[in-house]
Amino acid sequence: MDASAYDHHSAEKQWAEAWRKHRVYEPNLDHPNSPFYNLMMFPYPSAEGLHVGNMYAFSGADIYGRYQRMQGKDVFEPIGLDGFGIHSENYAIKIGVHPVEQAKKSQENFYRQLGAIGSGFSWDERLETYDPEYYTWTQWLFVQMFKNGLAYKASSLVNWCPSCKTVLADEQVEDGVCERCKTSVERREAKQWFFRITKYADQLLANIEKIKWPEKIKNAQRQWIGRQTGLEIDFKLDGTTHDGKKEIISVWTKFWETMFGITYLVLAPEYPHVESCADETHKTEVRAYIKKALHKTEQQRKIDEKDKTGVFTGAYAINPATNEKIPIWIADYVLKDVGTGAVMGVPSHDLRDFAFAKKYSLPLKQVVSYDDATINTAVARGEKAFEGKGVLINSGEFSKLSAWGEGKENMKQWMIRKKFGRERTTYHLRDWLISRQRYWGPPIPMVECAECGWQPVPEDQLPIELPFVKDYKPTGDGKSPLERAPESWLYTPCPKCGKKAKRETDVSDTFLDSSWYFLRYPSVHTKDKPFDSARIKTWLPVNAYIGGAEHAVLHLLYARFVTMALKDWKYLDFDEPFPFLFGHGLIIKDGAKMSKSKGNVVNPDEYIEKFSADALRTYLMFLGPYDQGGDFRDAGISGMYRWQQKIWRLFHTKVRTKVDTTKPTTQNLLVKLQRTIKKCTEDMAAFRFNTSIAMLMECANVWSEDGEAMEKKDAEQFLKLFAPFMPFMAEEIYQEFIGGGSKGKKSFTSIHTSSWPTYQQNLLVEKTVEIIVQVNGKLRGRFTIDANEAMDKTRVAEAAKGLEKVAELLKAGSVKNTVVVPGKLVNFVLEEK
RNA sequence: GCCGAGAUGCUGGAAUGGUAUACAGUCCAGUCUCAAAAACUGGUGGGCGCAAGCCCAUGAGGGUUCGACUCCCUCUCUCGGCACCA
Repeated sequence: MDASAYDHHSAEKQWAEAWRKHRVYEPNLDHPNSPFYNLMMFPYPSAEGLHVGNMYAFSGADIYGRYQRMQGKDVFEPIGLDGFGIHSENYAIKIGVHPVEQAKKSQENFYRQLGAIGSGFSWDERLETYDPEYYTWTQWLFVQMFKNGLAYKASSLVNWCPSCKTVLADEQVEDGVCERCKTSVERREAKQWFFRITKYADQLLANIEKIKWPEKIKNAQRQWIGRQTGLEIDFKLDGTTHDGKKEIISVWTKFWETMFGITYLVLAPEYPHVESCADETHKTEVRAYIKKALHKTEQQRKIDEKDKTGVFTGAYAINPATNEKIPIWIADYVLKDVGTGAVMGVPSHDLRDFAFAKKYSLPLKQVVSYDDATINTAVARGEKAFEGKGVLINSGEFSKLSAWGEGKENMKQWMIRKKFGRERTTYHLRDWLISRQRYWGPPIPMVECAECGWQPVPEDQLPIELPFVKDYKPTGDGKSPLERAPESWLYTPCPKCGKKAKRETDVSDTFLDSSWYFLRYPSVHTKDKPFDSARIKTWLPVNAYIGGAEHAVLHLLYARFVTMALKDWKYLDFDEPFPFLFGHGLIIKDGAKMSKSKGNVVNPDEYIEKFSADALRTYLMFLGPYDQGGDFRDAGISGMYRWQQKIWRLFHTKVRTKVDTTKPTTQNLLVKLQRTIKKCTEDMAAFRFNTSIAMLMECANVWSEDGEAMEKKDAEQFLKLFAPFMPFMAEEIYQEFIGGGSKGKKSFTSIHTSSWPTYQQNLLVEKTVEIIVQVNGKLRGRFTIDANEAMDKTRVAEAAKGLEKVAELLKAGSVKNTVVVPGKLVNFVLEEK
């Protein structure tokens, strides 16, 4: 036994191999005793490789999985690569390597790194989204969406990233820029495939109440779905449009109580038939404005926020409440996707309307009066708008009623009765734009026939393999690089009539690949269907899903939607894929999120080489609460390395390997160990890894200071407690001389499949306790007393009074009150003299 | 603007309403050494004091309580999500 130092290089290599050879982390997928699907969000591989942020995510998840395994669970912890998509493709373009080639390199490097970090992955079940065996079923999913009316191709104004040269889903535009490359997104009219996720808006919202997720993520989803109830109100056009139609303009509002104060209407530039409302004299101006507005990027619109622009159409509408003629304007601050894309202008009671009305000299009309005279006068004079609560005025029969209570309700009923208003719920959620004009993704399995229209590829013809296209770069003309695929691929008989038809050349969004992968893992080797229903029944839904909050309205929303759809099609019997989700924090470096552009990405390789994977993962977990993330620093990790070496030395110098009943583990150490077991057991189950590690350190400190060696059976318990954190060294010690002892033997029992220690309750019961003595709530002394006596209030109080110092202090006044918490403390409250 | 999370030593952080600052990192001193590293020992919130000890401190200010980092109210700041949302 070499007690001097632990060599992680050889040990980590040896045990990684042994675990795989002996299939330590491969549960029986068909007949597990106690299945536990422990899943972490799978990574996008990149050529830079895994960074410590990934490792942080995987380590926490793995430690939790190891704990569950030692609790007797058959833990299934698969790993794979989300390798299709813009992220990987952009990198390939940047370095000028074909994505197919780059994928191979990234895969090799990623799996090497994932094998080195100490996670107990079920390697036999890995999957890659770019593997035709996988994307066969991604395409199958698309076909099901189409057959069930949830996929449709429609022309609409969509987000276009000029750098990635593709359209994007709303969820992939953050603050007006492309989620991937941070380029300002433009708006473009284009015909695209959509998934009808909005059909599930209510279910997606309602189910949030029943899933155990971080409040933060649940809230983000609630906000994104953005369900709001309001009133849709119809306005008739005054006269007809220039082409003779009697147009009706509907607005949507939550504040219909200000109905009598409407002085104009504003339409979004995208509003249907907006041009036909304009009269001849204004038509040119209106056209020019619309054209300009449509070409603005999201960011440009933001810049214009303060300075609202708009044009008058020359047309008027009739306010159904007052029969007044009100002008119709067009302005780009009105968004087509909010409500109906038309807004009623109530400048006296809406700040934005006020700004707009002032700029274009539109009339103001007060219909709510306020208690505060200053405010009321200002509103009456048209000096400002006010949005607070008040009483209705100038509102016909509703005047004098409260604007938020009775008046609001009555007006609603009235509008519904008169049939120009109706209740309508609106959502922020849009249908999921699924098409991408890119190369590196699964081709959308649809065929367009001149006669039969869009037809899905028959399922027995799947997969439609991604053809090799030498010039894979996106073109920017709105067409996919697959337009350059060989004619033999591009053209195919129509599945319905057999005539020559053309394939869809767009590929699907990366997020479709990851929207169902957790269903595939338990049956990756199944060839004839996307997943084996028996295994789905056994393993799903996922017991613990661990990932970052950055996917709150991306992956996590899409996966829920797909699961709900599959349930409705009878493939699944649950509608939530992840009933329990733990959102881990973010590892930052030098106060900033790790990113290539900042140059602060930390690759774990050198740290693993220098300090060991064990030390690195434990260090990462010790940084702070797992859901908070932390700042990565070199200094901290060497500290963890020292601790690891210290543990190694303790095991090699202070363990009594031979049974000697005359020298058991000292009581002091034994009690500390029991407490440690209790603390770790509770903390591990709740992802409180940092405090778990701190307790292990305390225990090791007691061990280190203890004069005697620890008995082997006790040392084994301690070893098991930190095995999830330092799986390699724990295995090394275990096999060497503690529990397994199978080094060199044929059979192999890993510490990681051994059972988690239980503590002895009787050892936790203290014989004596320390009582805290306070005077007026301030700590003034302490004493030790027999644990039984400590429960006797009178005795404790007497004993406390007996303390010299306390007695001295009590002379300062008379004791007004004595608070005794049995077994804990005494507090004397003094009446001041 | 709305929603969510948070603010504790020099730093990361710990604390069922009951000993604030656990556990680490950092730094300082010592032991060992020719020396260094490693390891080990001690110290490390501020103030007063030779000391025993006392006073102050958990973003700010109030409140509840015998007792508040913890519960309630107001405010400030930081981070995250949403947002010309009608």
